[in-house]
Amino acid sequence: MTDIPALKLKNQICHSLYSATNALIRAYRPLLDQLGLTYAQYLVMLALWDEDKVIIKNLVLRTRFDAGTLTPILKRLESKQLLTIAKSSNDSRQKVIVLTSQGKKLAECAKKTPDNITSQIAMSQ
Amino acid sequence: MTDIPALKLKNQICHSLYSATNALIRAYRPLLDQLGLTYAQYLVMLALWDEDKVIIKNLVLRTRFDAGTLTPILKRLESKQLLTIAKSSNDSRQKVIVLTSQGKKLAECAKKTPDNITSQIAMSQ
DNA sequence: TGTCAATGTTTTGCGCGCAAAATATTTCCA
DNA sequence: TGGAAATATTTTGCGCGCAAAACATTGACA
Repeated sequence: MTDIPALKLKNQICHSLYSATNALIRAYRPLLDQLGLTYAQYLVMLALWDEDKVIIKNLVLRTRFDAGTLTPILKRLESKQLLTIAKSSNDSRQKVIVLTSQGKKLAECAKKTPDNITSQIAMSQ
Repeated sequence: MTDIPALKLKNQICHSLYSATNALIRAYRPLLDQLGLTYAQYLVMLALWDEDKVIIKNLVLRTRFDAGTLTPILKRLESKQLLTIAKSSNDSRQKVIVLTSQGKKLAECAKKTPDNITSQIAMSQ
């Protein structure tokens, strides 16, 4: 076809990064299914296990998720009883995210997940 | 919060890969807008510029896209007049993807894209 | 004090990403 | 030859990912 080197080699880098990420998410899926979480929800929970009682803006910075993406994710985690979303008393524009006891407890189950992944990846490539 | 090392360090690797990929897609967006393509559509076109007149299964292998993802992407590229989708005469289960002249011509415009990205990335981190 | 800009969050709309089920066609083989 | 298994593609349903617009609340300052 079109033998333009720039359209062949260079872009394999972006393609590789892209498919590696998708492969990683697929590898996590069966393990996260046991926790009842999606990959994105898991990343949010990781951030909250590090530190909760934070406003959404804080999570946007730490997770690098878009605010418009985060809102529905937080709602789903709330409906799973893992956290609560409440207006801040200082500034009612802000909303404070607090883990429930159930949300904290899930960290114990999640503890096993990373190791399982490591061995899976070693196996697949 | 929960001071479980496995839930802190290790997962930063998966988070980093995840956000790096998303950042790359965001970096491509303004350049691909000029071509009228999304990132995924661009990856498919790259594969086709390499070799077209192929069946979808071939594209699934080369792009590593899921077949269920590829079908609607190909339809959108068809509606942009960049390619045609036709039943194979040998085996009518298969569909053959062929670039239109417009689709081939787009490779010339795309030629400039990778270099622009490289300089953008160098700038951002 | 009113009003206008800034800040924090949600909504809308579109395009993936993918598992699972559905559909269509071909192959295999009893 | 008939019919089950295999193969290729599409459909369905749900959850992101993100730009842009909408909304709510606060701060600034004339």
